[in-house]
Amino acid sequence: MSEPKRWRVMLVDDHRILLDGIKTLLGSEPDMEIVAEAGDARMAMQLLTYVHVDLLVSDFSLPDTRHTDFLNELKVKFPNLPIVVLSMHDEPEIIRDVLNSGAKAYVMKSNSREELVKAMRHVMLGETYVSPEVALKLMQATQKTNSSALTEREIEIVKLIAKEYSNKQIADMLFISERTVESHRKNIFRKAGAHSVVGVMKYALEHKLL
Amino acid sequence: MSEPKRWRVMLVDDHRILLDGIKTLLGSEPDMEIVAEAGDARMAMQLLTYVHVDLLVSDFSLPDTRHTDFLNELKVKFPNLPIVVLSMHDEPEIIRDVLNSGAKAYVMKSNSREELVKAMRHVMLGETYVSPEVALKLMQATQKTNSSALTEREIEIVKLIAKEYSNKQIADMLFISERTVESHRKNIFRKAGAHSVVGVMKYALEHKLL
DNA sequence: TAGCAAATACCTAAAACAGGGTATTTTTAG
DNA sequence: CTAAAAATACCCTGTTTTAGGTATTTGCTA
Repeated sequence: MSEPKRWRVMLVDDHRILLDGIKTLLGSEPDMEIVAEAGDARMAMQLLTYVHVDLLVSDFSLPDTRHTDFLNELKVKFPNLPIVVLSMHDEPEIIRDVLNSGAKAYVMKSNSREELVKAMRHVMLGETYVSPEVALKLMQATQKTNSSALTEREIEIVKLIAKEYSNKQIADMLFISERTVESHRKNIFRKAGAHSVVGVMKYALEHKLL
Repeated sequence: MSEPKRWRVMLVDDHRILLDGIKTLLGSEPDMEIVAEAGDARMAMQLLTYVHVDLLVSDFSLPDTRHTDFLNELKVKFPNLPIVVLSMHDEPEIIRDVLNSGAKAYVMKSNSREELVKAMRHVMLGETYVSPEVALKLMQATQKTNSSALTEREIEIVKLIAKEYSNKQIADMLFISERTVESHRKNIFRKAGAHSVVGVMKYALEHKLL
C-alpha cells in the first residue's frame, strides 16, 4: 500500500498538558505527524534550524516573548513556514495583530479539535483560516468605528498623565505652555466623557492607549 | 479477571481542545474513566445532579463564574466531591484562594500529564496535592510580607476613588465626614508611595484591590 | 486657495486635592 | 484589662485641577 503524505508538524505551547493533549489528539489523524515540540519561543527557533517542519502550530502567549515578536522573527527566518495560532483570546485587536504578523490561521482553544485540524489542512493548502467564532468577532469589530477619537498629541498627553506628571511637568517636557496642556486635557476629558483623571485612565485602558 | 476499580471523573474546561486532549490523555490510565464533561460551571452543576462522579477536574477560569464562586457552590452542594483545579496562573494569591475554597489539588497547565495524574491519584486517596512548581510559588510568597498594608476601610475608599467619586461623594456614601475621607486618602497616598490618584490606581492594580 | 482640524495659548473662578499637623473614639489582639 | 491599630474628625495652607470661555497659528486637503 502507498505511504500517505504526512505533514511534519511542530507544536509550541508552554502548557505541557495542552501540548500532550494535542499531540495525542493529532495522533489519530493520518496526514499529520508531530515531529517537534517546544515550550517557548527560544526552543522553537532552535529546533526549527535543524528539524524540517511543514507546519507550525503555536500557542498565542509564550512565556519568553511577545506574540508578535515571535511571529515576526519566524517570518524573517522561515518565511515559507505556515503557522496556525492557537489562542484563548477573542479580542479583535489581538486576532488582527496575529494575522497581520504572518500567521495563516487563528483558532481558539475553546474551539473543537475538528476546527484545529480543519485549520491545519486549510493552511497546508496555502489558504488562510479562522474559525467561525473568530470570523464573527472580526466582523463585529469592523462595525463599531473604533479607535479613540483622540488626536496624536492628546494621546501623547494621556500617556504622560498616566505617568503621574502634572500639567506643569508635561508642559515642560513637551516644550509647550501649561495653558496648552490644560486645553488638551480639557479636550481629552470631553472626548473621554471623564470627570477626573481616573476616568481618563479607564478610557485609556479601554482604548489601549497605554 | 477482576475488574479494576475505575474512578469516575468529570472534566470541566471551556477550552474544548484542552478538554479533548485531557480526555484522550486519561484514556490510557487504567483507573480513570471520564464520565462527564462540561464547558462551564452551570453545565457542570447540572450534570453533577444526575451523574455520579468520584472526582472533578476543573479549569481555574470558567466563562460564567468567578473561580471561587464555583468552588464554594460545589462545597455546599457536593461537600464530599474532591476537586483538582487545573490552572495557568501561578500567582500565590490565586493558588491560596483556590485551596482555601475547597479544592484538594492545584496543578498548572504547564505541568506534565504525569503531574495531573499524580494529583488525581493523591486526591482519591484523600490527600491534598500541589505540583512542585506550585509548592515553590507558595513558599516564595510566604517569604515576603505581602498583602498591601492598606486597611479594610482604606481599600474600600480606594475602590470608590477608582469609581471616580470625589471626597465629598465618598464621605456622603460612607456616612463619614469629608475630613475623615481626606485622612484616609492621605494615609493611602503615604502607604502607596503615590503623589496623585494615578499612582494610587497603579498601586491598587498591582495589589489587585480593584 | 478656502476651509477645517489640530495644536497652540490665554483668561477666570470655583472646586478639589495634597500635605502638614493633632486628637478622640472604637476595635482588635495579647 | 491594656496597648496598639484603625477609624473617625478637624485645622490650615498652598497647589492643582476642572470647567467655562476665546483666539491665533499651522498644516493638510478638497
